Amino acid sequence: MPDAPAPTTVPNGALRRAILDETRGLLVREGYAGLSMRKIARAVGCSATSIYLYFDSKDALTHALIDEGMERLHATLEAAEVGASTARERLDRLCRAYVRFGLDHPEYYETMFQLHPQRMRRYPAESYRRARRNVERFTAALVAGAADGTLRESTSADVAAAALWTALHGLVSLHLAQRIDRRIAGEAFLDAAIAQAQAALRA
Amino acid sequence: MPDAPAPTTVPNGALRRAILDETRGLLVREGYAGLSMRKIARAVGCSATSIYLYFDSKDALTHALIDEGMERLHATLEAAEVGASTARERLDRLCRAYVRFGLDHPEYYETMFQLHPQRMRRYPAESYRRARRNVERFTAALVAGAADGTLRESTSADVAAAALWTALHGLVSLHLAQRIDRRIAGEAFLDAAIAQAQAALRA
Amino acid sequence: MPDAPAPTTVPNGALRRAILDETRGLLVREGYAGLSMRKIARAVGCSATSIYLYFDSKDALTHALIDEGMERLHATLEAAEVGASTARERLDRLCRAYVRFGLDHPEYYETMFQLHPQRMRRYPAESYRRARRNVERFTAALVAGAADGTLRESTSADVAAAALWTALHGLVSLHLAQRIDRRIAGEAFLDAAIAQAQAALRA
Amino acid sequence: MPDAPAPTTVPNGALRRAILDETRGLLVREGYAGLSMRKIARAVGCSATSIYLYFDSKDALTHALIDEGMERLHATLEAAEVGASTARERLDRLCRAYVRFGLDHPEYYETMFQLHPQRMRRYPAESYRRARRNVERFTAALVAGAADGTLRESTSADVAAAALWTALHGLVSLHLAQRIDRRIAGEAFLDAAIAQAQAALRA
DNA sequence: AATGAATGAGCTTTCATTCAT
DNA sequence: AATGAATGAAAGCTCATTCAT
Repeated sequence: MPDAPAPTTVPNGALRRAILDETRGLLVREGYAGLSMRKIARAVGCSATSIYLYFDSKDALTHALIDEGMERLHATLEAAEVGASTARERLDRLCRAYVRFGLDHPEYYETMFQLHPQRMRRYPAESYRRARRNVERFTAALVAGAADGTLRESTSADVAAAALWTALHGLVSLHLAQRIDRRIAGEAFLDAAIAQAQAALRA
Repeated sequence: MPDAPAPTTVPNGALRRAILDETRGLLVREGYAGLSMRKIARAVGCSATSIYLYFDSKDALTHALIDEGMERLHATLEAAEVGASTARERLDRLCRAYVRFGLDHPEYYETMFQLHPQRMRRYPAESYRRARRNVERFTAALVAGAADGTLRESTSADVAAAALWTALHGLVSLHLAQRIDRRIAGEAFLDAAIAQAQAALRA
Repeated sequence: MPDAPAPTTVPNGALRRAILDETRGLLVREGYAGLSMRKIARAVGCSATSIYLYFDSKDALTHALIDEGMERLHATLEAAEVGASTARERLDRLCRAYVRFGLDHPEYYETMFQLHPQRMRRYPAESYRRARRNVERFTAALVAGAADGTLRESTSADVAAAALWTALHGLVSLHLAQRIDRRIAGEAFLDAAIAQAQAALRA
Repeated sequence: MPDAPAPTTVPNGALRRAILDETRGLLVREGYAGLSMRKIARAVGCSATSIYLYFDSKDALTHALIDEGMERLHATLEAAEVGASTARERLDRLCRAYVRFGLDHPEYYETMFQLHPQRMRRYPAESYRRARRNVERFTAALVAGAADGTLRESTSADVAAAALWTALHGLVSLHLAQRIDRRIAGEAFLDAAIAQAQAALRA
């Protein structure tokens, strides 16, 4: 069951969709710790047992959510790049889109990047590896920037991209946790922080 | 009764200390979600009831830990600044010390910065406010840097310091969650990321 | 798993019935203070968790019991009135039936009338209001007695009925608590006390 | 220890008094079920352990309270009788004083008459027997009434007195539990009920 | 495709009580 | 005369999960 060859064989009704959606809703309202199968079932309007028809366990459901989030983030980043005239602009758009995604989808974001793979047994780290696809978009922009001269050439584009990503993640993460001083938190701060994170990379 | 001679081993407030220490241990091993009073008691070797002699509740225990962590981080940052000849060097030392602290004390770090104040009712946001004291050290270094010319003058030192902090936090946080690609994670990466975070601020 | 074939013995809502019945048993044996979900479960032969399938909380279970008791008392009083030729006889039968019910069903009676509504939060006073339906039967008999001349007309039938009820309750209550001197307690005493309580109302 | 020959040997400081008083206060505020040694200690301002210096157990404390209540009720009834010109008036005063005591001292009253001796193990029924002294005052009034002609002669003064007592107890008890319809509860109702309880006994 | 019934393990917390000092 | 430290037992309740239907 866990490693069914094709996800299309799994019953794929509207209920599965509803479960995922309501779970996201619960996540944003009560956090991961407050998540329970019963609550999800109540929110969806089905029995707790029914959830197990679509997801093998609570962890599996969480992972489905993470996968979906990674997919959506990927799509968001892809769309953001469209129409950029320089690599530098491309990078800027990526950064903004990333932060925007995190703030707009806390339900996805927190599960996607806060959970420790080591504490989510039962499932391989495979899902987490997908995250890299997103970082790779940053890497690609850096490489392009070295080519078109709008970004500084780094020793390692991989490293620079990963470093940039950690900075953006910190920004999103502390914002979501409401740990930024209320007197400075806001759009202006986000802009400044995003710019500051990229500064090192600009030509 | 079972382990009769024990009380002599634990003279007085030593149990409180032991509880805090074992809780930190459990936190790093199983995370906040996996924390339970019973587990703590088992680890400490006392009854679950005894914990309540020293802490009013699980939340109170957690907060004691957060407070302690904030205190230690503060001391660490304070010590790190000593002996810096320029503000720029001072900032660099602060950054390195911050990241080092997070990586060295995951048990403190995660509780300190991962928990959402809104989900930890029962206790006021007061504890969280202490976190600012730490950010203020960064602010002070930036101000000093504008004075001695080793750091670029920013529109707002508060904003720049907070932005720098988010970047460092992201670095620590993703490292602890083991979400950095294993092929690049390591000391070199940390150095690069820390440098990149500060780049915008250097004169 | 332990007592596998059990489910067949308990077809459907029979467990709910069993819980109510065993709870009544426990109540009479150990009193309300000694009541616990685990004890009930042990008595019923199910898990403590299962009780929550049928009752939202301990209070809810208690209230279901109170409601049921009120219902039964009502039916008992209704049946007792049948065949009385005068209102006076009707009143006498009501009194005797009330006391008999209390003594025969201590498990219901104590929960029904001993608990303070103010200390049973979580549930509205609605259940308690049902108790009045029972007092109203006494009122009705008094009104009928004023009409057929077998009972003295009172300034307020409501007040007289309520006063009579308190007297009967005291009798039941002290009997159940075994606080009546053993040398006089018994059927004869009950008869005398019931008669004495009604004396003021007889024409 | 439990059967110490003379209670005067027991340490008898102000603390003992304070414990009894605070316990009464707690009883009236939170009821018997809400009573705990810790709460008492907190209210008194001493350690929970200290209570055990004066009372062997929670039950013993409760019993001390019951004894004290019985004593006070006795004194109240004794004082009430003074100055009555007829036995009938004497009886009336007793009744009113009894009800008044119950309503004025719910903390005593409920523990005194609501607890079942069978559920308060560890201590003999001896304390409860003292209650009879109070009923005997009613008996004495009835006997006197038969002599002075102001009260009807009953077959058994003991029985009549006990029956009267149960009626008064029911009145107090339901009043304290706030089970009397709010529309009729009040002084007028108390008067009516007290009169109704005595009616059978008046010449 | 979906559910109701059921459970064992676990949770935080409170309790009365004991013991050494 | 009084206390701090400690505990086993138990409380009400929630959890993820299974199984038969």
